[in-house]
Amino acid sequence: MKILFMGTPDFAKESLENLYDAGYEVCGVVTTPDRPAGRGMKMVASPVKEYAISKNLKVFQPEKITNNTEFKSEIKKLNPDLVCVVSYGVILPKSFLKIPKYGCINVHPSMLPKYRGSAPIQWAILNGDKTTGVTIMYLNEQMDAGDIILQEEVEIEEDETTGELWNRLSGIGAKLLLKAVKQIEIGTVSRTKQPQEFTLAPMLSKEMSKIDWNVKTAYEIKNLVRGLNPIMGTYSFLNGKKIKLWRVNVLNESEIKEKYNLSDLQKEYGTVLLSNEKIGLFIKAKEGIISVLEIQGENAKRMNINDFLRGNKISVGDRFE
RNA sequence: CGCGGGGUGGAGCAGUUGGCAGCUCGUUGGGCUCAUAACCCAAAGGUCGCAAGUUCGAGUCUUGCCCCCGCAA
Repeated sequence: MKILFMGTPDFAKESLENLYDAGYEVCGVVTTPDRPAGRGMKMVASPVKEYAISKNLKVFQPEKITNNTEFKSEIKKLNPDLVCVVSYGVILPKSFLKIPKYGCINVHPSMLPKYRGSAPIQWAILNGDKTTGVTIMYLNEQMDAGDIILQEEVEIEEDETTGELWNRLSGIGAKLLLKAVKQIEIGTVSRTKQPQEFTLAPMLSKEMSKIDWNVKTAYEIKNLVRGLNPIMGTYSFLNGKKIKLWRVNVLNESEIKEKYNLSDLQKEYGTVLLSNEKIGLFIKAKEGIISVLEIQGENAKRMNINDFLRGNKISVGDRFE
């Protein structure tokens, strides 16, 4: 079984690694071109590319695939039996999908047809879902709409961040992919059409990372914070400075009131109710109180709230906006 | 040469016009309390990133180098 692998980030790397370790012949690895990134804007290779190179696998980095006959003929020469696509980041045209004998299969980190699109993990957390999953499916010309091969449901933990869930799902996805590949190999694979109704998980926009204290409830803020960790984080302005929140918890008012002997909690949303380097930072929010656990000041690194408050004074009554 | 911030006891920071190196926390020892987000007393712990220069004197000014971080993608 000759497999062509297509993918880019670390999520995909784990699948590739799994296939390689299982002894499948990986006849080529397709990944997006190197891009300038990081401090100094140096050219950086994708995690998949780095892995492929370390295993001496053949690497392709086409700028585009549609109307790229040169690339397609190269792939045809490789004559893969199966193409595995994991977070590649490029939509594949029909002309390409037809190349491999057994077709193209894909790992998608959601329970399709829920959350088609590029940010399913993020949206599962942003929406406060209790469960999500991984789907292995065949690719067709529409985005994430192909027939389902295997699915595995996964519980989301209460405080889990996108990054943490991402790591878990990449492992689960890699295992499930391997299982599907084996089924294809021995011919026991089954395919199920997706139900008509689906939901989308579109790319995240930068605007959503700003906390709107007047609109979002405490729980929604918590979901936002964990949903955007570690992709971009959430921020809010305090005394003109951009402060990022990386990890928060929600507490209810009566609990706080008694425990810390606070009298007046009728403050505007975003107001600091309590700031103490030993207990933490508590902010009034809609329908609850936000307790900040991990924070990042302007031009500074992330640190836990106690460390932050030691060097950066935040006073009761200050207001996030 | 993408833009910007910074390297000061274990942690997070301050350090004014160059003039004995500080704050909060932690650590160690002792005391106190029914209790706390505790409190009181004492102690340890620093070649102020590296190197050179200016100076009577440099954490602070000049030059070179190293390292870290944020934004942006």
